[in-house]
Amino acid sequence: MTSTYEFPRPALTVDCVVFGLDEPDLKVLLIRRELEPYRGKWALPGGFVHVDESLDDSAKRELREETGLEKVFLEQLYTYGDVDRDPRERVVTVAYYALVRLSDHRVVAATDARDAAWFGVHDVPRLAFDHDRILNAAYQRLQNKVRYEPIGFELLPRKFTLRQLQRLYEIILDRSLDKRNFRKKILGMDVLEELDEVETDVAHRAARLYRFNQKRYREMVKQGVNFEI
Amino acid sequence: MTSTYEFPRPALTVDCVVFGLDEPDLKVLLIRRELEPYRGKWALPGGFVHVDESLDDSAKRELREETGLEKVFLEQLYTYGDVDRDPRERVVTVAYYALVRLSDHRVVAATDARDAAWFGVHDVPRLAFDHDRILNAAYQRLQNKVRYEPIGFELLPRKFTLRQLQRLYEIILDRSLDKRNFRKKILGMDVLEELDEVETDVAHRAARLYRFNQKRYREMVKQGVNFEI
DNA sequence: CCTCTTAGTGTTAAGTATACACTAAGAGGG
DNA sequence: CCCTCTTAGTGTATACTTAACACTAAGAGG
Repeated sequence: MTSTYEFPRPALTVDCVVFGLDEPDLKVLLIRRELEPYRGKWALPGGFVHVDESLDDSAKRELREETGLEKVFLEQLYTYGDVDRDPRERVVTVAYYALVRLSDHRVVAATDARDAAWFGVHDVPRLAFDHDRILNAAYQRLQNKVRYEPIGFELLPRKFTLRQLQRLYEIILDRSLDKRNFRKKILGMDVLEELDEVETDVAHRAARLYRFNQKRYREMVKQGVNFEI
Repeated sequence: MTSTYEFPRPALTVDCVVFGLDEPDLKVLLIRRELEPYRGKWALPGGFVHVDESLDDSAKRELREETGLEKVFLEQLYTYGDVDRDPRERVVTVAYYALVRLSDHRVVAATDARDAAWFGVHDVPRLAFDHDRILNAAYQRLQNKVRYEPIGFELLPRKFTLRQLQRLYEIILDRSLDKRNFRKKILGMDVLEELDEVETDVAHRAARLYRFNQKRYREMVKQGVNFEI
């Protein structure tokens, strides 16, 4: 029975690509490494999987420890296991990506005495390990996913205007959308709750605020409604 | 430096969901377990990741060792890491799915003195560990993927009729398709090469044979052609 | 009250998806 | 050889979806 377990084991880590919307940019949270290898380089937040926690829990814990973030949208991306992706020894990493409301979670800067910073997604320096590759994959996944699942809301304040929502899609997809068509489509999905409030502190006509209705969304999904943008 | 590596490590395995088309059924290859736990139960082929091979290589090796299959379509699916998914100890598994041409790879039966068998995808017994869950996820992924990427060809003989191709889609998607619309669409994608051959040994008018043109496909992809069915 | 900025709103045309039925070819049996 | 059986192969009309497009309304600020 134990004979099946004689192999030397790869180390197992999780790494998180954390996206935040800081108009007019989509940003990614990076941590500066304090140890070799790649000391001083920027890298994705992450760390070792403990033997008594699930992968999802590891990712949540690392996110909390390294960035102070909690209760954010988090989804597994892909597992990277090339033999020499870490120069020290064999390390397999399960990559996640997270979406955070910068409006809620006030800028996470240097939690835990660590150097952390947000970078524009098109403006990221060369990262440690194979983290560039992971980041690119996460960005592509986000672009794909946002087109047929309404996860974009996770990046906006809970109450938002249609303009904000459209901007969000434009930023993520990196192309402009037609205002009237966008509104028609998104309202037609029937998952936005129109509030009796308008935005404040704007120097022009104030736009109506909306809220994403999660429950309604789940009903719509059951009915097979299409959420493609 | 080594202090970061003090954790007890989860064991790391790969498991493969191997699909084959055996008209009129989509089948999955399973292995009967010879050891505890779940001795005698059916399970996905798989095994431990060696410290000197990539995850993809592990999956390929396991496939070869356990089923004799080589050079098949293989793609990573998801990584499963619940704490108690294996009753012995902590095991994290990277799941893959594979598509094989049963026409090429003659039935794999009991390679390596192991009991292996193909099961209809809707007719699979309760599996060992969390393998039911993995199998379901793989099936869903296949259904999704086949709708916008022409991976179905990996399950057919290299030369096939349009009818075979349509049947394949019908089997995977579990719904019937309109013959004329299907032909229009699939030929319109311009990735099928019409051969000067027809099928043989049929008791009715013989259909023309086609071949998937990989190179042409890659060109079409660059041009942003849509492969949705 | 004038200016500036963004909110909010419908219609038309083009393109795409769907529904649908008959003739052609070839095999096989009498 | 001819009749039957089975599947191959083909086009059109309609419904639906997407894309393009511009003006009036509201409110803030000077």
